[in-house]
Amino acid sequence: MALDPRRLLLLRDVARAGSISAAARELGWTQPAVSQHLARLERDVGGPLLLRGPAGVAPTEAGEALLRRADVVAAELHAAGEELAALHSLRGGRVRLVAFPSAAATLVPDAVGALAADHPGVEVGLQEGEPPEALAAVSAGDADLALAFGYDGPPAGLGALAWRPLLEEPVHLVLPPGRRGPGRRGLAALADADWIGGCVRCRTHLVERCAAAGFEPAVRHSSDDYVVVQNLVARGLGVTVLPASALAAYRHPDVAVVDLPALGRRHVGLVHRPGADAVPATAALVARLVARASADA
Amino acid sequence: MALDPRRLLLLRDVARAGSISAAARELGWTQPAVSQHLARLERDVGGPLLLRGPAGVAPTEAGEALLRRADVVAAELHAAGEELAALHSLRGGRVRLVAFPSAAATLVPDAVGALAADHPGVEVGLQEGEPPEALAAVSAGDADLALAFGYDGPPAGLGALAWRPLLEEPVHLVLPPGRRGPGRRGLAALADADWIGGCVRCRTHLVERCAAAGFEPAVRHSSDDYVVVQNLVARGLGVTVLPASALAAYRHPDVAVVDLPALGRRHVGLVHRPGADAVPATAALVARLVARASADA
DNA sequence: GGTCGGCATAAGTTGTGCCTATGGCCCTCG
DNA sequence: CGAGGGCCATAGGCACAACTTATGCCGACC
Repeated sequence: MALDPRRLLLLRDVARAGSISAAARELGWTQPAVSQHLARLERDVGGPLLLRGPAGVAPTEAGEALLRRADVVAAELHAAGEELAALHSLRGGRVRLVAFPSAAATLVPDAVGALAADHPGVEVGLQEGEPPEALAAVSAGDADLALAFGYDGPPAGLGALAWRPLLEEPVHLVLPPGRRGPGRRGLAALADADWIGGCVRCRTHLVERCAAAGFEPAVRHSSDDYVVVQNLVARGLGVTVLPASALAAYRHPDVAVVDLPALGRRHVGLVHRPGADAVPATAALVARLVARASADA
Repeated sequence: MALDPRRLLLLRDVARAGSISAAARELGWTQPAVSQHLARLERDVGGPLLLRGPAGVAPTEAGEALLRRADVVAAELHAAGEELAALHSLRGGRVRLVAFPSAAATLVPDAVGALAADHPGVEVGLQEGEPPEALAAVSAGDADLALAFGYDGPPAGLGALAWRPLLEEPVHLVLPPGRRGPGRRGLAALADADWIGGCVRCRTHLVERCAAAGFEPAVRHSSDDYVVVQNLVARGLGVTVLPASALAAYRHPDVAVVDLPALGRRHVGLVHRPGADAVPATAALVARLVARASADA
């Protein structure tokens, strides 16, 4: 039978106290309790570890060997406690966030800045990524937290991951300078327009919405960079849709922006593995992202 | 509450196995048993250590910190087991023997030699000492085993120490060359002789015996070296008493030796702290000393 | 959509771990 | 030299902890 580490530590307490009775007093136990544990330990080991004398105990050679090991174990346990306390009090720790670009440009810097100001010991790893990759990274354990979005609801492919909504934002129609809005006909009025697509998910959403309006958009150009997209629109190469936050992060002076409820709303939120929001560093960043998002609203 | 080292090792098993269920299978436990221990550990720590996913578990940052510590603890426990096994199988270990001079000259070399031949890894520390100091050394933990003697019984001052008889031997009268034996009057015939004393305890014993015979011996000279004593006797400076083993170790060719039952018998045996005879290295030396002593008888 | 593998929870049973009580031993002090 | 106080071990009893079985939920995969 393998030796019980708790009894190993008890042996250490007894050796330090000098007698079984003294150790029992220090531990707040009774003498027989300690005595029985030692007897059991010696039975497991197969030989005596302490020699009992009238004035206390003295370790045998085997006892001294175990005591050296016990010191290491005790030190390790103590260090583990310190380490955990540091993580718990945010004197240390790490959180790896992967965010989609427009959020990375707006929400994230403020939240990370606030976290760094309060807890300089916490290390924040930041990476850009669109929702599918972001979710995969969290799932695989390569990231702790993802800032992701879905249209008209949480992003698809959540799987076992947890979804925490942060905010909803409208999706706007973005038109070249001079081009008139669709008017009462809504999206259908743009059936013949040239379209500029965004990221993969955004394009999918655009196609769905256009299908609901009765046409398939002709996507002439594509970029997942909302600055590039607006520049293309400003040059008259097509029309596009952009969520409010992308336009808040950057707005080309020449484009026209039209509110069009038929485009739906984009749901922005946090994704993490279940339970990960109880990890101190992650929780701290979550709290600051939530605060920042509700300040926007 | 301090974290339980057994649960720490369990965390390690789970992390290595990759899932709670797998760890339970490896341990021969059921899945809820492992699950409950982990839940308890996380409760003690105050946060999650493993994130549960559909395919198993992954450690959090705190979990990884604990796992590093757990590896050290596990290694230490394993090393402790190895160390104990080495002591148990006499591949290592140490025994410190303190013996009185005439035994050191006869019994001890044979026994130590036999032990060294069988178990070269065992280190034997040897020191000479008369019974009072020898017992004190064992009592204080400076020696593991004492070869000691007493007249007509175990040595005095054993206290809490254990006594293991090895052999009994007669005490002989040692006379200068040409001096006749005491005849039927026994010891009383030597009331007027000059006496040569041995070690402190031997002298005390001599005085007691003479008192029983009705006189107080005139001790002219003293030495605790049985060679010196015999040389003094051979030069005609007095008479003395010596136990058989001292005469077996060295016998001056000129002295006369007379068997005199009134001098009593010397009891030779081993002294150790209670339980010390269960320590492998000590037990091995004890066994060889016992074997050597009974071979003499 | 059914099956499988993962985990958590609830409830029951067994065993461990602690307690109190007692006795033996050695040492010390009156 | 006997009484008292220190040490320890053992026995018996009780309570909680630990492990069990039984069940349910969820996600992944065929």
